[in-house]
Amino acid sequence: MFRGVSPINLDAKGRMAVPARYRDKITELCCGELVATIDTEERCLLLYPLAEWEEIQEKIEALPSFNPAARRIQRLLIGHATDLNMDGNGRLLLPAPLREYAELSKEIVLLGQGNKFEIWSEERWLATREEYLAEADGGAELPEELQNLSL
Amino acid sequence: MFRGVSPINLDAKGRMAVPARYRDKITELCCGELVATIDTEERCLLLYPLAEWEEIQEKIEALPSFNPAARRIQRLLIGHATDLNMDGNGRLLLPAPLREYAELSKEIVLLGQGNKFEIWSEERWLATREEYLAEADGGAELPEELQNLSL
DNA sequence: GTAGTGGTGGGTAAATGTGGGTAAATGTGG
DNA sequence: CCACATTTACCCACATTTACCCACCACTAC
Repeated sequence: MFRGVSPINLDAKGRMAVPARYRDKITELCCGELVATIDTEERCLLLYPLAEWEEIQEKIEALPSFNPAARRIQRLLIGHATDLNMDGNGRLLLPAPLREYAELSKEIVLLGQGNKFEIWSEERWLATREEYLAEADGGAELPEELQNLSL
Repeated sequence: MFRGVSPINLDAKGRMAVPARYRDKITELCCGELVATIDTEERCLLLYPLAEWEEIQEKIEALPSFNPAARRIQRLLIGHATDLNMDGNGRLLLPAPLREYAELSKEIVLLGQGNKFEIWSEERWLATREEYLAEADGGAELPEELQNLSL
C-alpha cells in the first residue's frame, strides 16, 4: 500500500513524474491505468489505481438516487473522475479542470494514503499540515478506535 | 525491544549511522527495512521496523474516511511514512521533508522506545527533556496504572 | 602495539527527474 | 467534408540525485 510524501514539480505541460518507488507497484496493480478525481472536503485531488476506483464507483453508484446528499457525492466524485495513463517516462498528465480545482501550479505534493494518493499544491498542503499539527490530538472527538490506538 | 539514547551526527548527505548494537536486531526483524514518519505531538520522527509499521498502518487505514480526526491522523502519519533501507555501512538516508519537519541539522539523538525509535534534533531533545524534568511527577493527572507503578 | 570494529567522508556509475521536439490525434470552424 | 488550430502521446537528450562502494580515521580490546 502507498505511503509517504513526495515533493514534485509540474512541468509546463501539466505533467507530474510519478516517483520511481511507486511505479512498479502501480504497473503491477493496474498496468499504469489510474483514475484521478477531486476530494470533496479539501481542495486536493485523489488518485486511485483503476481497479480500486471501480470498486468505489460501484458503491457510489449504488447510493439512492433520490437522496440529495447522494446525488451530490455522485456528481462531484464520479463527475470529476478522469482516467490517466502513465507515459513511457512514468509521468501523468493532469487535466486542466482538475489542476484548477486543486489550484496546482508548479510545486505540488504527492501523499501516499494507503489504497490511493492525494495530490496537493505544496503551499496548500503545508498550510493544512500546520493546522493539523496545531490541533491537539485530543481536540476533536476521536472515534473510539483512535482513542485506543497505540503507536 | 529497543532502548537507550545515542547521540549521532548526520553527514552532509543527510545520512544517519545506526548504532552498531541495534543493527543485528534490525536486520533480523526486517532485513534492514524501516519506515520513518513524523510524531504528531512533538517535532521529532518515529522509526519503525517495516513489519511493525505495517500493522499500525492497517489500523490507521481502517478508520472511517469521513471522520475529520481520522483523516487528520491518516494524512499526518501515513502521509509522511517513508520506507528506508540501511546501506552496506548500516546508514539510513533521512529524506529532506522529514529532516525539515524535525529540524534536524548535524547533531541528532536516537532514542530507543520499545518497538520503535525516536529521532530528535539534539537541541530540541535536550530542551524537551528539561521541560519534562521540571514538571513535577504529580503535576499532570496520572493514569491509574501509573499511580501504582513500582520501580 | 596491533588487529578489529565502528563511525565518517566522498567518488562514481546508475537511476531518476526534467525539458522539450515532433508527429499523431482530436476538436473546431468554414 | 475538408482545412486548420490545438492538444496529446511518444520519444530522445540532458541535469540531477541517489545508491553503492571503497578508503580512511578513531577507538577499543587483546
